[in-house]
Amino acid sequence: MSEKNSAQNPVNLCLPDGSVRTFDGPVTGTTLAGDIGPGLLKAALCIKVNGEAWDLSRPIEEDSDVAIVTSRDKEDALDILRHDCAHIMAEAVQELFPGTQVTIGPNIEDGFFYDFARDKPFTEDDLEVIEKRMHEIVARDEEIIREVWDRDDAIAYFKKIGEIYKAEIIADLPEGEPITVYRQGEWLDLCRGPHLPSTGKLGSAFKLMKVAGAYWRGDSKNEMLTRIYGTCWTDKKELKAYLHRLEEAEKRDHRKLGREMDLFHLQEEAQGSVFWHPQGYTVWLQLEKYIRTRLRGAGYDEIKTPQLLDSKLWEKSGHWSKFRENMFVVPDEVPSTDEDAPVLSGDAKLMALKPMNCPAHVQVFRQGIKSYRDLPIRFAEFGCCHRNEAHGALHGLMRVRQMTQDDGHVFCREDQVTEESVAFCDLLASVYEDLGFPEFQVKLATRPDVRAGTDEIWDKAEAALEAALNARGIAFEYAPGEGAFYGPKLEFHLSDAIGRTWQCGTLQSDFVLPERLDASYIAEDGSRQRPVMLHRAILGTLERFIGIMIEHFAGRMPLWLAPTQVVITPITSEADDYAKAVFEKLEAAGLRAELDLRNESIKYKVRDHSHKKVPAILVVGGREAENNTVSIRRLGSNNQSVVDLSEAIDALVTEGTMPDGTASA
RNA sequence: GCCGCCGUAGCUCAGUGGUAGAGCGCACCCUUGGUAAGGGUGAGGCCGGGAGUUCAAUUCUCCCCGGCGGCACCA
Repeated sequence: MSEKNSAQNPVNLCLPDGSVRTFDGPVTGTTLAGDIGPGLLKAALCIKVNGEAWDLSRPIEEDSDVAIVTSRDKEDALDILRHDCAHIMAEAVQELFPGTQVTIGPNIEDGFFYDFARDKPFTEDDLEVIEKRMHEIVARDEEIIREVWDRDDAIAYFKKIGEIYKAEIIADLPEGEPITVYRQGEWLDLCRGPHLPSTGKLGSAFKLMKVAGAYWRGDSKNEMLTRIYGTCWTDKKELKAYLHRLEEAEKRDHRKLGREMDLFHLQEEAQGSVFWHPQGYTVWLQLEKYIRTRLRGAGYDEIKTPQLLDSKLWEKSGHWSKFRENMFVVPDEVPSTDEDAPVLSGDAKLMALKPMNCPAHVQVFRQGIKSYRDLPIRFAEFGCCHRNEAHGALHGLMRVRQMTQDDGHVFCREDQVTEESVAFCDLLASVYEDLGFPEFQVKLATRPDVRAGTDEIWDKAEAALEAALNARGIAFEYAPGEGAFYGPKLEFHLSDAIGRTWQCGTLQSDFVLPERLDASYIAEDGSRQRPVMLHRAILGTLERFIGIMIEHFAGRMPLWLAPTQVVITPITSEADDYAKAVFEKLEAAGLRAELDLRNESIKYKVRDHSHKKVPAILVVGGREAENNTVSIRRLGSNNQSVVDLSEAIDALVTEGTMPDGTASA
């Protein structure tokens, strides 16, 4: 691209409808829009030039495919609006709080944030003031002007005005990258752009959402900045819809539903460990039973290994050096009962609660001599692990310190890795489908900087996982450097009610641990070989997965998982005997039924059980007793239907049957 | 762990420098009501913990602990 293009050279711009407009020389998006029509000029936000978003004020000097972006082009419009909104927020902040430095302010899903450096962090109260000033800046309709600066001048300038973070960002920009600065009114900021032609175009469909701390460059060793999150839309209606969506999502919060449905609780004496109540543990047991069945079907043998293991084993496995800060360490000694003496001497042998099951599984593998004919060996364990998670990380069922994994380890030959990985991906997809999650995201986490094993081994391990994904046509993205120290991993992510994603399933190929813990098998030629170890989990942990399911279903579990599947209740006490008889039949049919003989109105009882998310309510009165029928009302419906009792039971039993994995075949 | 906000009855939340209130829930009584709240009465609180200021602290200050929202970490 030449800046020196002569003005005489005509420029041909090809519009999305295929028509071409010719101009005598360089032309801006504004001119083009005005040329097409005043309505478009008014609506124009920016212009796409050969697929790249440009400012309307930037001259286009060469023949190009162009498209004027208006609020109708949702994605492009939101991109530019949100980014402008971040700039306007930064301008407001610096007007109101002089001395505050700007750092970075990218778009994120549904909005944007901007990180500021300031001695005193912002509070929620500041947001109102900042937001008010932002509306004023929009009303001022300041022209936004793009300038290309010399790199050294830019660094010097930002240093001079005390913006040391900006100066640092510029210094880190790759050589040759043009340094662009945008002015709006008195204010300016380093920015790649593009931006709206003026602040007035932003409109008023934005809102500042929350403040938070965030580390500079995302590194906890760096200073903490203060971050302001905002949301921004093309119009007020969209903003309102978004806020409504957030409210609806909050209603699904598993912590709230967990309390309302009496599923579990947490308390400070056991931070991060769950007290499962009868209703919640029923869900747990059902889920566990289902997974157990699926694992058996996939050739796994279930085992159970110790909680407390000698630190010597963790030293060998590498956990002691790489994972110890997350482990609960327990001294192996009789505590002193002397009131004046310290409880522990401090020099006892150390044990640790297992944070992972893998080293224990290797111990089981190591018993006896294994032949290549034995492989693959697939061990499964509902392994209860403890991890000393940071206090700030704990979050309901989603981040806990005591977790039960649907863990498993496949010991196989190198030539079996891809095959076993494919089988696992199939199993996982089928399980997710059965559980109501046909969609999930996959990441391939590759070698981290600090790792064990040679590059050749890592090449092999990463290629094996990728081959499995490709074999099944599973879309994925790379997560460079995020693999475990012993091997790369596939991460399977699900989303919760408010859009946060959580890693559930995982598949990790490991060439290191078998070596460290000396696992071997006898190969066909009689030589001793190392097996490859595949670490895998489908649900990840039962705790997190149940949390996600609660939110996914908004508490309305499928019948086979629902803690109470059906409630039977009489209209008046005259029907108590019939209700009891129905209840007994339901129980005999294997349904999790509850009998509600409370002296309350039927309205009250229906409401109560609906709140508790009971999937089916059977109401009986004189008419039903006489005809041997029930009036059945399903959760979420305001209607009810009267059916024969036996028919109702059959239907519930059928629907309440655990999936067997054939549904998604 | 870091930054900010918050902590009053089982739950949701009012409130005050002079040791507390509502609704729901719970208990009892009345009510026997055909599908999302029938009525009455009553019991429930070391106002998160500790220190300080004060004649007096649930209220003001400080320190802990915990919760929430992020960050970092992560299944």
